[in-house]
Amino acid sequence: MSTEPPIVSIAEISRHEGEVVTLRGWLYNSTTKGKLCFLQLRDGTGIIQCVLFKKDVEIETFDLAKNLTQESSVIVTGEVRADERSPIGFELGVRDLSLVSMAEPYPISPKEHGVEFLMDHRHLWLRSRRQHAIMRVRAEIVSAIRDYLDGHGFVLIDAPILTPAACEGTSTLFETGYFGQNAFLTQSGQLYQEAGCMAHGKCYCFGPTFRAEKSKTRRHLTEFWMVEPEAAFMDLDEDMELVEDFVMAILDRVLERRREELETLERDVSKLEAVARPFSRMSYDEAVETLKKADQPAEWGDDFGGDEETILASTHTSPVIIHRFPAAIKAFYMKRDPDNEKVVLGMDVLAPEGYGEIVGGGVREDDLASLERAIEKHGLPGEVFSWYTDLRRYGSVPHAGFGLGLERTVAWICGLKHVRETIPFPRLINRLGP
RNA sequence: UCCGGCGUAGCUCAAUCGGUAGAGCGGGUGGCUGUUAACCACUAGGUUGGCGGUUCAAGUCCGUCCGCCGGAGCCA
Repeated sequence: MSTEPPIVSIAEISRHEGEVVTLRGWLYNSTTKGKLCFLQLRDGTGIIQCVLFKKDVEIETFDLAKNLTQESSVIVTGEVRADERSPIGFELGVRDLSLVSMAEPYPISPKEHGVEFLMDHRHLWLRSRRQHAIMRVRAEIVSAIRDYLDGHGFVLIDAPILTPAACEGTSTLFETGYFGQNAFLTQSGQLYQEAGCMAHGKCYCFGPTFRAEKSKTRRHLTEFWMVEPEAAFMDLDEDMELVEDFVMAILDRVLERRREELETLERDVSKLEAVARPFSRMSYDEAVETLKKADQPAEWGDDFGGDEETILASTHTSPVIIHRFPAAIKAFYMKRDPDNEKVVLGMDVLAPEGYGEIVGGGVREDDLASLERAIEKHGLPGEVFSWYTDLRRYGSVPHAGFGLGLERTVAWICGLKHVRETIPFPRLINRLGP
């Protein structure tokens, strides 16, 4: 009386050496050598080569193996054998093979494809090795973010996605209707976190954010994910310490758990391992001086573009924190530096290797009169911000926080040129599908 | 929105000075007992992005529209 072989995943195949097991998955690639057939089987946890000799299996089984199309779904039973020639150290000696579904001719061949074609087939592209690795790193980063904040006393306070007005006056918002009135997709949950931190001390939100800017660069998506911690009684120095600790925790976690994926992506891991605290702190004034020395046409009062960010970060192997920007180029809610009224207590974190700004944050204006002046000066509708100014009426305290862009962080850690590959289904200025 | 580049087979690309549209991959058929993007042979596959113009002749030159890529601005 024989028992059914256990169903196992490729990731745990090494625990079953010498045993007969059943794998369920999709045909990644195959090749035949006459009376010998190799099937590369993918199950989501890994890829293993399955080998069939014509003499060892039923003729129907061999014919099926020979005729399987790329990405056909199958159930395979066979013996797990150690083999030096295998990239994962094992292969499966097939005894039985059954078809779940024969795939139609698969559009994505193992050869090169253009970005547009691949993006049109994003739902299928996600199955490929590189995209699979990127999504796993992304998931690990998300998990590290949640674990860090949950473990450091930050309470998850979800911010709304539908909002009545801009969080920051300047950026373009996606507009939609809401039972006869105008509504907008959120471009930041921060204002709501300020309410949250007055209730919980420390809180965060982590969700999608929308910007209708017509940006066409490797750093921009119209829909992206941002994590935004906020803490009452936190000052700028503490904010910078928090972001440093936070980024290091994310990086350490990926290096600890996603080495294999980084290898698949051919990421130079030594560059990530070289990242160490403390991150350099550089004031905006110093940054402008640095740029001038590098013969950049930087003037005090200008915001930094991509090239400037790259220059500022290029002399460092770790992220660089730039702080105290001119008030005129920053959002209305930022608190002025009491030592210099021309600048605000804000900070940006620039990732190394030219990945640019991954974090923006700082101390929020906690004085009611100053905040109301700023709202008016930015031409924002005071009525829709009355709840926000209320936070300064009822027990206002100094507080600070930041927002970290998930996709830019994923791009940096994975070493990707463009953020469009860091999110499962990217939304770009000229892409809404699939 | 602005600047630059590109658009040829399902995919990635080639086509000399304006002169018979081609290759590799993928598909199909056959061969092969150790392949790793296998290889070999045969085979099918085209309104050269659309419209208009110049010319004996346009994939190639001109105009225009559409689409994509890269960059700028703005930002995470």
